[in-house]
Amino acid sequence: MDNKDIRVRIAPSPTGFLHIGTGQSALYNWLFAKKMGGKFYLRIEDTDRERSTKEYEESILGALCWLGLDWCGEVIHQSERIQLYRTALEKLLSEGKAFYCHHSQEELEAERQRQEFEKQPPRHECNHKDLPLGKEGGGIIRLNVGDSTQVISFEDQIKGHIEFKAGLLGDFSIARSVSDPLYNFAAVIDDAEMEISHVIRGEDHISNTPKQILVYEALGLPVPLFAHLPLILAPDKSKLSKRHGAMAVVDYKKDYLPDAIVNFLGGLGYTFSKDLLSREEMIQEFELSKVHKSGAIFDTKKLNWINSQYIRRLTPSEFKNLTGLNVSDLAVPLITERLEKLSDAQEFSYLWEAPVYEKELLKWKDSSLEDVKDSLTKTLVVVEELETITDESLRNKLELLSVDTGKASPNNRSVGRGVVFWPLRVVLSGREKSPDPVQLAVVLGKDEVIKRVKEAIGKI
RNA sequence: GGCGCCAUCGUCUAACGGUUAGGACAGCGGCUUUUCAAGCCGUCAAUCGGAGUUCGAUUCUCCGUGGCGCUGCCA
Repeated sequence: MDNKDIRVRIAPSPTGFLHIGTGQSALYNWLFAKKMGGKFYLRIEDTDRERSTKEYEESILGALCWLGLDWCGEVIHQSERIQLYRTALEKLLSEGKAFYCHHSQEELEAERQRQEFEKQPPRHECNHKDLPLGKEGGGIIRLNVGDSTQVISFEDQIKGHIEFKAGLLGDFSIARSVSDPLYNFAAVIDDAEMEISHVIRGEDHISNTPKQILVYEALGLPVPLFAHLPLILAPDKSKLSKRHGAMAVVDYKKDYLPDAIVNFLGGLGYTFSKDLLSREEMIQEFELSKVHKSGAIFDTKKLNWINSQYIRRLTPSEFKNLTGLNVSDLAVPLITERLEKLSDAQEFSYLWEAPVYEKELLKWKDSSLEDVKDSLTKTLVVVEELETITDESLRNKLELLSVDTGKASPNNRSVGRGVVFWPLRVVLSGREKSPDPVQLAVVLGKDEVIKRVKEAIGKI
């Protein structure tokens, strides 16, 4: 196969937001297409008119764009290709390869229960395939499989050789009517019509594959190559679902960077040469056959770490755009160096508005409020003497102050530093954990520092 | 119940049939230090079980066991 004939797709149904697993599936399809110089398409599987909505579809498109996974050409909608399915369905029907089944759902349910009780494979082998076509009263359309002895096999590009016995499938359903196709049928028609070369999807579709191969064969269509991706698991190893918290890609938008999500998702099912890498680097290294066979647990800790790495790389303007925060450029690195999730940036509000704190917090270890007042008063003088606050100038002055203060203490010089630096930190940040007070002072500027120090002294 | 997929530290994983079974995240300890973060150093921790093949199995085969998926007139 010529590389330029490589065509892949993802085919989400707009019955919910883009699931994190579908996001990963999209990523691998995209990586494969890019690596091979092929094309990546997006098809919306909206045959279930009851549950599909335009809102979900828009959200899915938005999530894909957010992740930076661009697709080729127009978005394809199954709802607009009913004629395609009808033609194929009528062909199968007229050739006797498909038929109308008139069993009621109650009968089917009873049959299934009986089979389970008798330890038989669950399947429906219809016994009235000769009823007149399209008989009034409807009836579902099934593929005529019967008790075929055929063994259906395929070489999965990730899992290797897989085979099923066709006879165990029964006469499975393919459409509610000629104008109302079901998944296993519509997907085949579309993949064939779109000339999809590799069907890369979640492994929950493995058991659909033999059914689809039978449809390809019944229609005389070329069967594509299949590659089944392992599922992303919840911490308890079950399928990731609502009760495990966020499972939609959009849920991550407020806290995570798309680059981080893509990097994390990529690394969940594939071993790249390093932990952190760009989409371009991933494309370079990607090989479909090297995708892992077993499912991986969604590890938020690892995701957070990756996210923190990307947050640090943000430029001040990128950071401000993302968070909508109006902080000085100088302050940005102070925040990003300590952030795992974007929304946590709110905790650094003292960088753009005066902090509120209890004056008891001003005390360093066993020092008294008088010590604090004394220290802050001296600090105020130091600051006022400076033309402008720079890291070097203020730090030098405060160091001198520390040595001076330390002399009064029998202990080491860190006591002196503590008495000088600690109160200043609290004055500037209102917190016991914060960036270095000198850095804060530089970012805040002389006027603001003087204002906050004076206010503190006044409170004591 | 039937069919299928999978199986190395807590997690993600590496290891032409020969390694002290390696790395990363998390955890823990330390250094640095005015607090946090970062950084650096160190540390804990794994081949599901049983046969077989082999001089030698994490690796190959088989059987168990376990987990997961599918078993829809959803996709």
